[in-house]
Amino acid sequence: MTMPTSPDADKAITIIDVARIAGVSIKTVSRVINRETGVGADTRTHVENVIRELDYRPNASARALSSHRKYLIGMIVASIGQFEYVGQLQAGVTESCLRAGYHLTVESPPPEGEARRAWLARLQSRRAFDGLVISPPLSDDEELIDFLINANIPIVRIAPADKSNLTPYVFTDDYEASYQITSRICELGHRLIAMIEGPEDHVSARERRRGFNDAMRNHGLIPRDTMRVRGDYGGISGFECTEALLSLTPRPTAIVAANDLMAIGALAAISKHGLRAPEDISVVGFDDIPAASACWPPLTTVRQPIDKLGELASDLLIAGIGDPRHRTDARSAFHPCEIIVRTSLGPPLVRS
Amino acid sequence: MTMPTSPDADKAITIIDVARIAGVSIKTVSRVINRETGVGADTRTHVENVIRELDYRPNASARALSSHRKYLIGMIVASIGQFEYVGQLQAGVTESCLRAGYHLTVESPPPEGEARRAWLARLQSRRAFDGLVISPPLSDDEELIDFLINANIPIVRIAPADKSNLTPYVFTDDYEASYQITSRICELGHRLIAMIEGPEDHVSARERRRGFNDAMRNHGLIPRDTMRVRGDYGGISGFECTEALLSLTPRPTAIVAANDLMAIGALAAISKHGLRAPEDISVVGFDDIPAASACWPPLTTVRQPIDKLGELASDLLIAGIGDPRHRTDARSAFHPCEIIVRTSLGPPLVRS
DNA sequence: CTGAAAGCGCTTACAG
DNA sequence: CTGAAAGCGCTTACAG
Repeated sequence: MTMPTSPDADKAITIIDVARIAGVSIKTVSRVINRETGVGADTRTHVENVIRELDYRPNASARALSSHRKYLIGMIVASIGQFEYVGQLQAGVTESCLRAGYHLTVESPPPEGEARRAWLARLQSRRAFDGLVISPPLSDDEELIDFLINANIPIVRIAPADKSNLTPYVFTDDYEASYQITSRICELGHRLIAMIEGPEDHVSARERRRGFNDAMRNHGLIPRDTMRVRGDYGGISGFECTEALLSLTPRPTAIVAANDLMAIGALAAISKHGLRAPEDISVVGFDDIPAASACWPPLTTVRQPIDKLGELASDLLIAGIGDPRHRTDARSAFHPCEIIVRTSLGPPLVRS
Repeated sequence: MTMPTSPDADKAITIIDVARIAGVSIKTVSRVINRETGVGADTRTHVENVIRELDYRPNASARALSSHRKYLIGMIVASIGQFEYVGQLQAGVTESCLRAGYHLTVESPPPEGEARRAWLARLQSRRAFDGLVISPPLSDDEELIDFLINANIPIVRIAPADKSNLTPYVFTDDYEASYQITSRICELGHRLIAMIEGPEDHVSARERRRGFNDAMRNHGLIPRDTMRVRGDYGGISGFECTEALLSLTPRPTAIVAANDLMAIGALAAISKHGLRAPEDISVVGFDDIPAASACWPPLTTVRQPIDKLGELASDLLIAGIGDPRHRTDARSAFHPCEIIVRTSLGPPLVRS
């Protein structure tokens, strides 16, 4: 009835076409598609060939309807498109989903009230997603996590503080990364080392502080209270914290900022006060964001493969969804971190 | 047969339940859900109430299967999680999708070869997505766009250079933004104004250059060739370009960088060479990225509501998919831009 | 190892 | 304005 404006009239081929041409039942084709056991080797090969020749791709909606699976996983973030971290995570999760034939949707929960209740309700009973990857800081939001566990929806938490085996989770070794870079600073001869901590509700901030503390202690240093300031991971807070630090006597000779944005803020404050890095004060950060190599001096920082972390989380999730027998054990570590040496860190001037 | 480990045994309620309880046929319920005409006002209200009481939500897979729609839209980007711009776009598109009951999946095409062919094939015939939002610079990838048009899959291009009516598109007025900020610099009394241009394959870069040129000309200034340098939107290129600019005699008194990352690089070079902004040289950027307020001095820049642009694109796409009769006209502009005044721009020292 | 039947929960096409 | 029937393309549950 419609005008011939629609060149996609080529009807997609279905499992029935494949079955007819292969000379088997659709059930057998279904078994091959889903890699189920119980198909003769020859039959399997033959069906696989027909599938390839016809370029057959199963209709995801039909599978979803009859299998009660959606082939959709959700990534829950506090805020979309605002943090490098989340973007990198998403890149990794996408990679994993693509490989497994899942789609990924990124969502952030409404902060409160009716909208939030409705949003939570939609998640229940796998009506929306087959499973969820929860990114920080939501991975430690007890109310949310408890709700999801009760709703029996598969989740994998990314970098949670709570390392109990409530749910599977993945993490980077922030502690180790911080320990290493702090040790390096100590070994360069610095004694007055300040830390601009991150917000208390981020595990990464807490772990980086722990690593800092332990490295200091193991090098015989006790950080003074005045040399610990707290930022909010924003650049401006790094700037302000550093101004406070610069007014101290004696002044620190090195600053460990819990992330790059604050480190860049620190560099800005140093520059504003007519001081130079690393000659007067060394600065290091964490994350290796793009701006870290654009600022002056270029920032020595710690790079962690966040995208790989997302990939790992998604692999874990999909394995858990796919087949109970493949369920991996409840946790998984991930650590490699890499110190990116640029020029914002140097030895202290002989003085302290 | 399974152990009572599965509390989600509460069977989801279906259109049949709603129909039975409301005392109508499922077809009538369907009409109400889809806001079709041809339902008595009373009947409609009644059914709506039942739907609300039962907290009924249509099964997306079933709708998808019978309607040949997926309720899934794709956002095609060159690279996931690497640019602020893309993240903001995604936030807006997500917002729009959520409102319309669609899911969003972000993907980036394999660069070439077999993988790319397979990826393109999957897009055909709406087998994967109901429609696509194409972000720059892919929105000007002729091969890709032509393929999608031929495959008859609805697309909306974001910020394309090609403003022909091939497909619907949305854009921000980069030209206007650049014209305005450049004019401001001229009116402050600067005469030696340099521009660090962006990469030629980004429309935004070309438009920002056009706006710069026209503003200069309209203020009686002719930019010298040596005062035009080209970066790649990366911070390091901004740094290098600026070092070249600083070696000029006479030196520019103001630099317009085509994006913030390059502007931050420019600030870094200025600082390295013992100069100060804005006293010795003013710098402005575009985009207002988070680091723009963290650097020293804080960057005067132009903010454009990129998330709103994504929302607009998605609204346009969904309107086109949803009902041919609602199809909006083939293009749509979007302009508001806002100059964020911080301190990296000031009047020139009386000298030139 | 293989298959015939029923059904997932909607929409489409048709009828009145 | 309303509805009965068929069907979308798979998987599940069962049988052999």
